Amino acid sequence: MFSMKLQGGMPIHEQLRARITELIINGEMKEGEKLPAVREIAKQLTINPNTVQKTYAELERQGLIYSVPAKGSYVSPRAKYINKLNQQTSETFAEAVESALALGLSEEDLLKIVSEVSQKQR
Amino acid sequence: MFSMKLQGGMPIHEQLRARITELIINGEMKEGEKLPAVREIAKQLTINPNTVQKTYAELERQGLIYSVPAKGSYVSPRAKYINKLNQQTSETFAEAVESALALGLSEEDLLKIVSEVSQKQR
DNA sequence: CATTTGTATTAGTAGTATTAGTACATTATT
DNA sequence: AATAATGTACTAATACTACTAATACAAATG
Repeated sequence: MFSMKLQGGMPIHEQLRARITELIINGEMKEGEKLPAVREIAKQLTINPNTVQKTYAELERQGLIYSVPAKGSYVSPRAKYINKLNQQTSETFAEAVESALALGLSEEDLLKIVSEVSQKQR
Repeated sequence: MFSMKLQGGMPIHEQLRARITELIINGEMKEGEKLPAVREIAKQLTINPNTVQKTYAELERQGLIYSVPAKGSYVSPRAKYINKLNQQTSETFAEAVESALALGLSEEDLLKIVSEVSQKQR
């Protein structure tokens, strides 16, 4: 299922997240379907369960999956819809970044603003 | 001139940048006026010349000052104008960040997008 | 020619993200 | 009731990156 070769240069939990997202979007994993257990994937990829857990937590925060303790993790009913919304939001935000760069702000400036605004929201 | 007490929690080069920007905006440093030498400030604040250099480099990138090797660094003729533009751009960008967060993207997502788009521009 | 200027290169340090090891709590199964 | 399987939380080790410093270089001025 999760046949994938881990590469360097990108965190493992992120590679795994990209892979699972891909499976959901392509329809290879149906909505409502149960995902493999954390330890299952960890064993298969020879990585730590916590790394998989981090991936699941992020996917759940995104709304692509939901997890029930002692039961399992499942593909969210509206996974595709949410993913599409996220993609659109990402594209729009990327354009905002381009504009800001063109107007003279630096990458550091933008990173700082993102951090500050994010912190304020908590 | 640069009487300021360095505090923790914020990089030195950034504190210095904020201070100099303040001086320029408040009109305490006129446009065209010569800034103290890198080593001058370094000595006065008991920090490394390279840290001051980093501040100057950033201010020059912003367009607030310009440096001439073996001569000195000077306040840019349009410093105030540029600073105002940067502030406006920052505010607009901050709003874009708020929107993206509200639409479900995470701080990590946004930081990644900023990095990717910045890298693409080079 | 010596001094003053900005700049580049290298290295050490500290803070932070990533990953792993381990333990916990809850639910299903037998 | 007991065992196993699940997601989750906590701690520690490691890797990575930003910050700062030490030093050296290059050019202009007097």
